[in-house]
Amino acid sequence: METAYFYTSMNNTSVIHTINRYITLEPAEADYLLSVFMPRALPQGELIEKTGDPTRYFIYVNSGCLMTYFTDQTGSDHVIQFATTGWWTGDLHSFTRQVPSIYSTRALAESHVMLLPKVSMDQVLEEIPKLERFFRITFQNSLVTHQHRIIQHYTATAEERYIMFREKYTSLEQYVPLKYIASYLGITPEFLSKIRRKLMEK
Amino acid sequence: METAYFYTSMNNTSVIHTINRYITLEPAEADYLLSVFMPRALPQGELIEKTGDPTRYFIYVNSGCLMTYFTDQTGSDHVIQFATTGWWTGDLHSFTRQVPSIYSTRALAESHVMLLPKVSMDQVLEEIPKLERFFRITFQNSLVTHQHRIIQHYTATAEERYIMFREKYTSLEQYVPLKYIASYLGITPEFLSKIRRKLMEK
DNA sequence: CGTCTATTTGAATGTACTCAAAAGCGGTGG
DNA sequence: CCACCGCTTTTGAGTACATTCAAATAGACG
Repeated sequence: METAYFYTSMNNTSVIHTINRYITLEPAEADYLLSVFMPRALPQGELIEKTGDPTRYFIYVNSGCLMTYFTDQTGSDHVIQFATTGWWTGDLHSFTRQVPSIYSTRALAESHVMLLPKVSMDQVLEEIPKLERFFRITFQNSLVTHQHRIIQHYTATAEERYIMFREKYTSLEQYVPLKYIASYLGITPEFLSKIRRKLMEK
Repeated sequence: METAYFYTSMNNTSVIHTINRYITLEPAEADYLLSVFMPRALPQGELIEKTGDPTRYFIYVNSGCLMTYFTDQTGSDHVIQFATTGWWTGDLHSFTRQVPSIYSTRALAESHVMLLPKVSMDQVLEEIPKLERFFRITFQNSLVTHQHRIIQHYTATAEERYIMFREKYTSLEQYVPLKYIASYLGITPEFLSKIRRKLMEK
């Protein structure tokens, strides 16, 4: 494909734009950063991090869609995060402490990602201290989102949560099988199906 | 009270010890930091931040116990966090953007806190950039905790969540009325009561 | 001692789950 | 091009977990 090269080269700098929304990187710093990220194309369905192994990468999504999920004792999956263009994902606890991960991460569609290995993360934070600020703000925002999600679970029924999900993540319903959306919402696929029918009938 | 002075002066440095667990403050930096924090004693029941008002402070708890909670349309409260010695609390979203808060924060017991006003927060992050690292790590840890809590909601029944809560926050059950523990667990006080009876009978 | 709030109890109800089976859908091979 | 396979989604019946509402009991505080 002719467009592939353009596409990829454009997207590799996307992470720099994302970072520059909160801090200002010098060109040399941006180049250095790009040199430590590992760009990678993931085919649909690829498992990039696996439960039980220490998390190798902090992952930035250039394009496509990934999900990070937890598998319980009964073998069922529970999605904790979808990540599309401009999002970071991974098991932070496993990544920072290098202990076995409780999450897996998988590409739901063909995706382009930038991988930041643990040693590189430590290194870039040493060499470009203002990145601490970027990640501080990023984690702070994510924390707010997580708190909202906990509150939604308290205060809203599954139907209400589904409606809000659709409004917030409009594009996701195309990529993502319904069973994973159910999982993200904390309900069974059967029940989501019943909710959808009920909403259709209106 | 004779003990008050000793008590307060000892505890005011607690925040410095907490920060020094992740970074190393110079004595001058520690002094400067302490000069911008506002120490304050809160009587039991005091409401320090209120829904609807922009959050004024990022709060560090020296001693005692606070809770941050959300009040829904029907008027019932939902606890999103308890904070005891060594914890930070507040509505991060409201604090950083200075928009009306959706949370309130209240002292559940007589407490000593260190308040960091928004302008001071911005200022100390400018003047002591390595604090960015401290907050980055703090928010990162908090994020991991929040993710675990979401997963627990997915995978565990109310009874299991209550048992885990008791194990994790052993001391809290003394301070905190059961109805707030129920709220934190995302269940009604009536149902918590039934769970407790069932556990007693074993 | 009385008042106010927190906790407990019970009955009826609702939300969401489990299990089993059918229907839909996309890809693959004959 | 059709038949088959595997996986996702839908449907339905029965069930379990948790809620609501109302009322009784227990505890804290002035």
